Amino acid sequence: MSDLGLPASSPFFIRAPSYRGETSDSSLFRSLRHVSFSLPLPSATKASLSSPRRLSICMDKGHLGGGGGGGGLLALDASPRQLGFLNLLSPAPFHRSMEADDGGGGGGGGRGRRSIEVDFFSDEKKNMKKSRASAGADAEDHKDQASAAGLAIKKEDLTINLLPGNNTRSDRSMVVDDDGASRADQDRNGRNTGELAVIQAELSRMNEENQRLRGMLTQVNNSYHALQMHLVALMQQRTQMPPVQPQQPPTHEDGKNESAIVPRQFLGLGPSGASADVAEEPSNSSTEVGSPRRSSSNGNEDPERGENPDGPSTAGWLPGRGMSQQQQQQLGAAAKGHDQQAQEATMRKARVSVRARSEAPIIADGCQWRKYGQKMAKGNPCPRAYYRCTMATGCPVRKQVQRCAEDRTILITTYEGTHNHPLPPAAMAMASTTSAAASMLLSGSMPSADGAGLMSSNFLARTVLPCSSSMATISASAPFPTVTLDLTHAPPGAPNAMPLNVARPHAPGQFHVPMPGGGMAPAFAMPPHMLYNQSKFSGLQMSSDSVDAGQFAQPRPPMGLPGQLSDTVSAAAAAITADPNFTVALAAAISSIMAGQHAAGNSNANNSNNNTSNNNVTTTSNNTTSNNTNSETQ
DNA sequence: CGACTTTGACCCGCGC
DNA sequence: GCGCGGGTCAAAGTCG
Repeated sequence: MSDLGLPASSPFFIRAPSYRGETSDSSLFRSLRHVSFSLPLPSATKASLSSPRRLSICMDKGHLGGGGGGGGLLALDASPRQLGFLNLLSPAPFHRSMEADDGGGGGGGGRGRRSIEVDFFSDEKKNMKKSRASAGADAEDHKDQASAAGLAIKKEDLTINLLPGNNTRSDRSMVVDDDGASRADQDRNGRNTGELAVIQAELSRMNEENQRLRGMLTQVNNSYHALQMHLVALMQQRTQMPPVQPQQPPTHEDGKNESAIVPRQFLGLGPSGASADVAEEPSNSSTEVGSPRRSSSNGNEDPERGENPDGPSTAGWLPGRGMSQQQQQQLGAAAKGHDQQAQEATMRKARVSVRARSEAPIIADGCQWRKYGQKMAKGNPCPRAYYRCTMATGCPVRKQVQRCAEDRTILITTYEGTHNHPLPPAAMAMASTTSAAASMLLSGSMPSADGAGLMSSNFLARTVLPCSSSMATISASAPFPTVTLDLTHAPPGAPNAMPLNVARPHAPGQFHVPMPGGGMAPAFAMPPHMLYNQSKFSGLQMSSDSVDAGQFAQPRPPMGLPGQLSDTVSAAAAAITADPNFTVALAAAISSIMAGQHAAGNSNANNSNNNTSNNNVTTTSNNTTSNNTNSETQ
């Protein structure tokens, strides 16, 4: 007798024993008939079960006995519905079954159901013994137990349904005649006691397997919670960084219309703390992440930098050229350790790169940029252009634009730094997305002495990008940890790559991509699978052939990890991609882009110049200038 | 006239 | 130490 303690919902899964050597699954069901359940179902459920429904047993054909593995998983469903058992995403059967859905209630309710895996065998063995001892009363016993549990299931409704599949001939629905089957089973038991011993052994083995799976489940849960806590800690660490206090009052030259601008958004990459404008408000995302900003040769490019020559500890500047090695060492000694410093330095170097197909020279990201240089990069016939954000004086954000050498239609835009000024919604879209991407990168790229950072980098690379692994490459030669948002690869289901709408002199202000459905979707509202990680700390190569495409549900585990952890990775992938922070960032990007598009549609016709935002906004004096080829004004 | 782009020169880190 | 390459500066030119 198995008191399962099931909640008030219908389906539960039963691990059935595997029957190696059995040529037919019918014996499995014969043995199943000896299983009886005591279900403490609420009255409502009892009532529903008392109604003439069919008690369906659905079998995961992938786990049917004889498959050379563990026992099969059976789904017992007291509803006329077919279980969606095979359609669940999680790759692990035990994980599927633990995906409880609280939405449902009562039998037959379509809203949801709780799927609970039942450790079936310990009690089943008892039942088997009992049934053997009193085979003649088997049917009655079965009925009595079901009745005692409130399962007043009519005998003629006790139907066993198998999911359609390619299993043996018994893998189909059949109606069990309790009495007749019991007699036949009694005869069989009398003849084949040896077979029963084998079955008992199998049951015992499966019991052990259940115990092991439970242990694994516990481990998975623990790992997940540990990861979650780690992410939370990282987020808090960044957000709780004391805001930098500049030595001079902040400038407000671009603040005249701040009320019309959405809250400040950051790329989350730059040393925003170095800017005086940051003091306008406590930066909620002023991170230690950023660029390896060099000190200008003349030092007047960003005047605020000179005000804090030893800014590293406060302004987040990377101790670089402007600081001698000795000074750096002193700083490192003053700090808690080289690890921390190296970690921070690495984080400051984080970049976010966007790959998009574009015939236009640059993509429209909502910000206004000024070109300040161009170089011929080695290994690429296309020149690399350097842009600086001009939406606010002293904004440290820069970007590099270069066409891909292999595919000239691909435009690679690399962002670096943190905006120190309010951003229009259109720019916020990119900022939010890149910030989320950078956060993911930084969460996984922080090295640690125990190598956890190395692992987590790959871990995140796969969890964040579970189904883009085919385009995931980790470039150990990358000068900086870089998250690449690849818009050139079509997402699963999309027929073509997503072309990125670009800023064109005649039609600026759009930042969206056409979708197959005919609607327009934000270009940067890409799912997380479009990221790929180039963290140099990832170390492990994630070559395109090492991973499978389109395995959102089953990302491979990081290399070097036991295969058992694939489920852990999968669970974490789902958890992280469902992380509110990430989704909120993407949602912000989507909403802002959509808003921008709406305004763009109204303004593009008669306004091919000007504002970085299509909605309203507020521009600094810089924004009112011409919109040349490189000016991404919208 | 102001802001922008262009482009050669310069600075600096890094590898040899 | 030297050369290479990435990144930046700034003068000159362009444009509205």
